[in-house]
Amino acid sequence: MATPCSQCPLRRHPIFKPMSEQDVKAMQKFKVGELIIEAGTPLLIEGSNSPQLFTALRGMGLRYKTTLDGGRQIVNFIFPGDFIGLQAGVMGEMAHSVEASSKMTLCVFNRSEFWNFYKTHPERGFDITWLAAVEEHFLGEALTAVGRRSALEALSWALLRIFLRGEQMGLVHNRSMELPFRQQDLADAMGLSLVHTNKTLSKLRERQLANWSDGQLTINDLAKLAVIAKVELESIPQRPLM
Amino acid sequence: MATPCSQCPLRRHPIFKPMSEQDVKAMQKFKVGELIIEAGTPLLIEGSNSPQLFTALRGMGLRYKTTLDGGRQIVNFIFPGDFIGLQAGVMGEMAHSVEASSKMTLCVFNRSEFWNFYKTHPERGFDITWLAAVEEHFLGEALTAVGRRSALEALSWALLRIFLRGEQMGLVHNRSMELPFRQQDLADAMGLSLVHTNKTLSKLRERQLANWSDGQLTINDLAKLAVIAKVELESIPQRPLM
DNA sequence: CGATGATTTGACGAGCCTCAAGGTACGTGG
DNA sequence: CCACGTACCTTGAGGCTCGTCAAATCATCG
Repeated sequence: MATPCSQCPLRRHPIFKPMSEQDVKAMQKFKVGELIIEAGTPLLIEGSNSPQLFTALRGMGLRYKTTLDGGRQIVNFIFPGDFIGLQAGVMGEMAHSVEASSKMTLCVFNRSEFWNFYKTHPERGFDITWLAAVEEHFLGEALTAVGRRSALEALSWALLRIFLRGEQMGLVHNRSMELPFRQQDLADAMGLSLVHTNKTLSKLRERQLANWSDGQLTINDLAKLAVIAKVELESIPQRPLM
Repeated sequence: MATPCSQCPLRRHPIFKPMSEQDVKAMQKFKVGELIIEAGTPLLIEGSNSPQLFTALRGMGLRYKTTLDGGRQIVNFIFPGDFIGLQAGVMGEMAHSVEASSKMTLCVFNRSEFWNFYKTHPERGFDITWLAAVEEHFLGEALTAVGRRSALEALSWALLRIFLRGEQMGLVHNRSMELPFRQQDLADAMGLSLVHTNKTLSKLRERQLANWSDGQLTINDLAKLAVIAKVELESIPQRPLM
């Protein structure tokens, strides 16, 4: 039932660094199975030490941290191809929680094999570091967006980011893609209140820039949105796939 | 003139994961020299592909990104022991710039040897991933601080963070430590204006919580400050030293 | 058909930004 | 030795963005 790595549907997307035959074989040995979870299911808990690591095969999810006063900060949105649990793999415990926003299929790896895998496949280990660096890159951008941009700019940035990643994963059809998130999620990602997020989203709708409603995100004018978001429309850099 | 890794003054600090004799030897072979730069000197530029990687030995610095409209987001403060240039090492180009805030001494490594080093010393490669995960951890917290906290809370968080790290590096004497940064730096770190940062810092001073003036940061009541910052006063997790 | 969760809209006030000006320390050159 | 420039810190006034509170609408579901 589980997809063999040689048939992995993710690998054909150009966002991922090509894998050698040996890489694929190594992953196949590392992979212990597949997991399917429903929308809303928690996958990893902040502070926990999961015995398993994952790669998202299908579906979307959220990484988030909870604050002492009950708040929630979305750290990132999870797309197919994202590696989940790296922090538990190296540091021994997660710094954020992970939860599914749609039905998800995940490749499962054993944490106990992680170091062994690293030692016998240093080139894959290098790729894991690369992935961590990509995440660091993204978080730096997110910090800039939250810290230095107005609500309109920040939300433009977020929608643009999501859309471009979706485009690269082949999830965009006719300028639209499915988004299983709630407005509250986006608000918690950009450090805005739900109310203000809602009003700002309608502003983007009025201006014919981006329309997110009924679980569908449609973007008409990428260029204009990029100007507001204050980003160059460069393609997202290639990354390894685990 | 250059310090041999076996004599490295950083290793005695308990914040760093102990290194095996072999680790030390590996680093010694990887290290190609030392670099001393004056305060204000740029070390790495965003988008560049530095031929060299560094570890901060002495002194402090800043990591920052610049936005299209001329703004600046401080991504992190650099302390002795921090590894610099990882993104260039794996991704080929830096996502942020690095600059010295005080006179700094740096260990220098050759980027061209990076992959080779990784392959022949997978346990050190693992530690590099660990470092990247630590950075990811920190950026997640920073995002939470900027996104979900008021100016008073955010600045308390930042000063606390800096102070705790300084404490672990033995830089704190009699509840005080040197801070070579400007108020503008802290403002750019937390996404606040200089003016409001200034006023909020005086509020912390009035309330006898933290006093940062004349390049000295003094914290009297860590516990109270932690309450305002909304963090647990747990020690910072151990990390590898490169 | 009541209950729950998500989205939407309005009113109001506070936190933070911007603009503006002044103060202090320090270095440089006449 | 003093005038001047520069860099950083400080303080005040006014206004806009955004958060909070409150309530209505709508869809889904048992």
